[in-house]
Amino acid sequence: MTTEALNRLKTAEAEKITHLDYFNIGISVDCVIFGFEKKELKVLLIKSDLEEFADKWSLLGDLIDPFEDLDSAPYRVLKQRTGLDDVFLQQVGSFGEVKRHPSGRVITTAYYSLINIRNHQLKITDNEVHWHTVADVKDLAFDHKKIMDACLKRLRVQAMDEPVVFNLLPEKFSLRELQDLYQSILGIKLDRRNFRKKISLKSWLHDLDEMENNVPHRPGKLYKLKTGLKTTTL
Amino acid sequence: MTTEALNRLKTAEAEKITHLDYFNIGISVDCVIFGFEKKELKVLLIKSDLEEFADKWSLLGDLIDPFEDLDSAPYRVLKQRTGLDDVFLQQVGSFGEVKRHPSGRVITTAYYSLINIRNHQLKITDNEVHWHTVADVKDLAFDHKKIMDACLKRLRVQAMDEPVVFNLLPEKFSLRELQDLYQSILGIKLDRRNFRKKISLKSWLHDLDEMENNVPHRPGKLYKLKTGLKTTTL
DNA sequence: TCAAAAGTGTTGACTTTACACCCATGA
DNA sequence: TCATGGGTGTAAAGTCAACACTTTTGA
Repeated sequence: MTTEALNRLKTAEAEKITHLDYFNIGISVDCVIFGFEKKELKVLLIKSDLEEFADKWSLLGDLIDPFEDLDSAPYRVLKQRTGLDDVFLQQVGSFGEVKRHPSGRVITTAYYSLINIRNHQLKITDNEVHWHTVADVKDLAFDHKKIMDACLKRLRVQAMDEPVVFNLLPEKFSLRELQDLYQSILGIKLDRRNFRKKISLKSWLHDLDEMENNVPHRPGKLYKLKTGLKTTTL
Repeated sequence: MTTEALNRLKTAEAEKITHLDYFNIGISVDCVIFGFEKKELKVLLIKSDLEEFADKWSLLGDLIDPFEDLDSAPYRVLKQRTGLDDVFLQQVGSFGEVKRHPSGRVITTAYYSLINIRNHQLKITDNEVHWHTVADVKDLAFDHKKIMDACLKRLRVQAMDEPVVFNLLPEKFSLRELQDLYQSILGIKLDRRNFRKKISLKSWLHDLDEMENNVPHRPGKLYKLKTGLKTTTL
């Protein structure tokens, strides 16, 4: 912030009205929490019970606490909602149209997160919270659809050259599962041979010398992400 | 924002203390304004006269106005500082460590901007504002160095596949100027023949059938960006 | 024995990099 | 005539997309 802004800040402290104008703005974070199940990319949403958005779903978010770093707030939200810490979380952007929140001015910073649905499954106690198939989400409360789309776009870009998507999978996975995951993220079908070639070129995977079981067809080999490549935040 | 947050918001309105805790946070925008001159990438900085940052330079920024969209604020800042509107401006990220501002809690959203130094040259009246060579900037007030680095990184990525850098050049330019610009942004030398091939592959340029003059060597052809490709914001 | 998916290579198109010479201009 | 940069092409390496058959397993 510049000198002028600071002067204004001091002036604001003297003049109550101006002060309230400048500071009567809420700051929140919203989390776009992606999961992967049954070959579909999912997003965790909560029922909005704001009157203006009756029956609409919205992202998980909260006002930031006064003595909490901005980038720490989404970890708190995730911990409260899913019981997980040590998750992948990345800031995507801030949304601050004057009229975006019907109850007053709220500027929000959006984060996207990738979690393994099975790991946190038992920890969601709040039954207003549900997984939705990303491709089927048409409309959300506030500007949350726009925020979700921005996060999805970021995920697509990032998935192409950084080993982030493994946060969505169990520790051991087959190449088929990995390919299904990429297909659900990118929304396109991929050629199996080319996909395997490309993945093996990246040297992200460690061959476990184990096979799938409980599959109704020929089992594939299992892999895990090489140690040291797990990304929690970039 | 979720229901709980809203409830808290309403509670906050009733209880003054909590209200002040939650809302006594300043929100600012900071602009990383890049220019290009004498084969060097420049950034526009202002002298900080905060006691804590005596003799340090800082980014141009301001508190956002109460009834102004977040993404509009940097346009206002630029207009005030350089007299320019219709500039390229893009949000890069938000920075909100509790202690980032010595005078109180301020969360800032950073934008990067690309402007043609010659166009605005005469409009800077504030003589506390100066251009600095990006490569020579070692330290700035607040966390502004970190912010500048984040913006530079974004610029580097974006310059590679979108026609954004033309905002830094005069309307007519030679391929040498364009190559010098790319080199200053990326911080590497490029092969002339390969650079020209790559640029011509992008089909961004319109050959003006004019030549440079006032150069102490063989003049090169002049080009301009094809109409319709000028990017102000993405 | 059938259904389902595993596993595996090659070719052609395209992209990227490295590299060197002659030319036009102004000083 | 010299210094400076303008302008240009090719070959080798690498990357990307398209494409099909045999194998293994469980039901």
